[in-house]
Amino acid sequence: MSTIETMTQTDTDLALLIDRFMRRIHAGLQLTAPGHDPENVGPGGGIVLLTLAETGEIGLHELTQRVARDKSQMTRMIRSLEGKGLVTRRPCPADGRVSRIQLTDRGRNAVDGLAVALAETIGGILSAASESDRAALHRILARVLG
Amino acid sequence: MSTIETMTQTDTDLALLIDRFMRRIHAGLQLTAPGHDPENVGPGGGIVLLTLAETGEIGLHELTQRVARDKSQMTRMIRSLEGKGLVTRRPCPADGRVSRIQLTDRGRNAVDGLAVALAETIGGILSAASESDRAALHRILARVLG
DNA sequence: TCTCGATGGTTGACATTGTCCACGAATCTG
DNA sequence: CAGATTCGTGGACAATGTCAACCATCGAGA
Repeated sequence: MSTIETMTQTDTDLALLIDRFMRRIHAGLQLTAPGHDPENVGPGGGIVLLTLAETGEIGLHELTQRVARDKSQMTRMIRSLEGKGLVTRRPCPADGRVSRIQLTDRGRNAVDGLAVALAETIGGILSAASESDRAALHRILARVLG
Repeated sequence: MSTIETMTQTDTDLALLIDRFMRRIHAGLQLTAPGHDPENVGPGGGIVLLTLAETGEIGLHELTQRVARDKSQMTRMIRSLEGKGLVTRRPCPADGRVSRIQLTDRGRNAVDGLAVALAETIGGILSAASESDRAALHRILARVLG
């Protein structure tokens, strides 16, 4: 088998592994999350809230870039989260087009629960990995996506 | 910040990174795949085909486990792929309940195209990673999910 | 200042995918 | 053989993804 074929095989493998990893997380959350997601934001909403917790106040457009979703979808998601009192939106003083999104106290509270559920789930999945492997995983992904 | 809080932060970060990675792949495929997916199987069908290429003939149930999807969904997916002549199904001689799925020549052909598209996309994303990082990524995920 | 192209955001319509539940057929256990 | 379990199918519905049209605003020139 040529080098190119080996690399192709490795890369497609990687795609399948990433997919499985994500689905494993997703499945794990379905078990642990109910007790940690009283606001019922679901996986999509959870990612948005967690991202907001990382970035602080941020424009809607930049947020959609961060989480790599369609802008129309983000509009509706934010509206839903706003309806639940988890985020606020206010017009940007510097640019009349953008609305800036921010977590409310209630939103920060929800994030805490979600983070715990996520950590439990991922911890379980990664239990077979050494501490240095976890660190490496995090480091590599952060660099690649940075 | 306590150790527990740091770990929680790291793990939730990891979840966001994995999610972004997958979406990056997905977005990349939307650009490169059209030329490599003449059968129009889409991402879902692609993963099924690639998995079949790895496993060879396999029962439908085991396949749903592998790709972590709902069995009803898999039923419909296989029916669709079968309609396109990419897979065949035949009753298992040893167990009357299971139907065994297998790639056709046409299916193997489609897999080749998909693998190239995937490799290109992932190669692009991982261009910032060293060769050893790629290997580490693959090794860690394979071990954790194995 | 006044266009004009580009950008941020919203909405509608539609396709794909995910989730749940019930069911029939075949198998396994005792 | 009777009951519990497993594999696959089907229906109904929720969530997400995708695409295109649209308005308001901004920025860069003429």
